[in-house]
Amino acid sequence: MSTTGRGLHGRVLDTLGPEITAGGYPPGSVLRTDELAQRFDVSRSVMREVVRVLESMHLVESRRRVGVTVLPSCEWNVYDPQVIRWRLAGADRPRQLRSLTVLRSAVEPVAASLAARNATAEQCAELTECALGMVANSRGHKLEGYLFHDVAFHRVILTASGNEMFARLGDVVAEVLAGRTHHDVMFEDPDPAAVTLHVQLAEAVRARDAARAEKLTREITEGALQELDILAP
Amino acid sequence: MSTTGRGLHGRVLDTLGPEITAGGYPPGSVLRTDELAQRFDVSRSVMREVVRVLESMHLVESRRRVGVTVLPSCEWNVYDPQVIRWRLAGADRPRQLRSLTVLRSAVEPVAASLAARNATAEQCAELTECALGMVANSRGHKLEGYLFHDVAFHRVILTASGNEMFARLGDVVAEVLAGRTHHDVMFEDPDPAAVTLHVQLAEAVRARDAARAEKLTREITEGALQELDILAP
DNA sequence: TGTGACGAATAAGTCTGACTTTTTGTTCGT
DNA sequence: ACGAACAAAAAGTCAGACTTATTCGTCACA
Repeated sequence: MSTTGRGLHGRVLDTLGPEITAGGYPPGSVLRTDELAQRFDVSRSVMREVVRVLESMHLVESRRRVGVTVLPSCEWNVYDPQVIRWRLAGADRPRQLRSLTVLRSAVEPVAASLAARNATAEQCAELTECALGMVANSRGHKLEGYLFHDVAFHRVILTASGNEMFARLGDVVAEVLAGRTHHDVMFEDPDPAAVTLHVQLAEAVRARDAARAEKLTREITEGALQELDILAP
Repeated sequence: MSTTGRGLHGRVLDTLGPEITAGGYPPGSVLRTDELAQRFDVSRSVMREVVRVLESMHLVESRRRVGVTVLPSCEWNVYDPQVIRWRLAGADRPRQLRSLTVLRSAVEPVAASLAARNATAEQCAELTECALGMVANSRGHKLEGYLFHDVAFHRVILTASGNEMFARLGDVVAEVLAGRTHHDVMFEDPDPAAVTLHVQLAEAVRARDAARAEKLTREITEGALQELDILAP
């Protein structure tokens, strides 16, 4: 699942990044490149590259004669997929999941509305295919199969909107849906009402009914929010 | 205005980054670290750090025995403020501006709705203050003053929503609004209707009227979209 | 006692060169 | 024609020396 894995540099990043996003160092903490290099048993060159990447994510700030200062979380690039993954793996996972779900509830209805206008015939076909896949996996504890089609479905909607900012949220949605299935309480089969809504949404997009697509998506995301309320009130 | 400026590393990044986001190298193009180091007259260490940062933005991918490959734009981290700035400074600026404005139209209404519920008394005060500042600068070609308060206004709304993902879009909105004022056609005073809407929105938030706040914001963003249609049809 | 300038300490920033590792393309043998 | 061994190429890693900016402490002067 981890993206960075490759190389010495990536391994250090995958340790230090989560430590910071988990709040391991209070804002204003100062790290020294040399000490970090010693701790991870890598050369300063490698450590410097890691710090540069962390800096580009606005997790830290490197200043001469001072060191590497950890920035407050309000400065972090919380849209960076890497940062999102790190935070979802950490302790404030529930809060993070809620933030992302609220974001979904804002973006996806508009995206669906646009998709209803802009989707190609091929994308419509993919959509119904995904919806059918969801139906087929909606009973009998086939959660993995269901998740797969659910993720694909939302990805197609976001892409078909024709807006690149929306399209890039596909990974975020995937992360949220995967999180719900894997880490949280999800023993039972998915809500039948949600499955129906997805099928209807695929139809609405195919029928070019933007208003209906928007409304249906709003119901889907509302369901996702309520689900969170039940889990972490 | 530029964030990175500091250091040799930052200067190289501020040249190479825009070149890539401007499409100067077609996807799949291969760059060599050594050649780049020569071209910018810096050491390989510095160049490697630059490449690492570019890689963390998913602008390029570095592979052994191959080189630094430029990735297709659909892979880019388009939410990275740095990338946004680079792209807004480039050729496909209009397209970018439209994407971001559509994103605003999705997010801001929901943010305003949440702000109406969660805003502190202090934030409500800031809001009315900003709205008054907009009114005061709405006539007589005081565009800079107007922009200042406009940016502050939207920033407060996004922050007051209590959702960190929304809050982090403050910079994006600032960039869009600044872009509209500076680069595009904006000779005349701002639309009086928009000014009124902001004043009313401040009132709605103070009155804790979430539905009204959402509706008013929808009108504001709709106006922003129409403005774009007029400029670049 | 407060203040400003000078200087020393410090940690990041930069450069260089040598070496390692992985991947790819080629060549050679069957 | 196919597969395996080999060679080349480029990134990856390391170590050490040197530069530069910044901060803090001290001391002289007002």
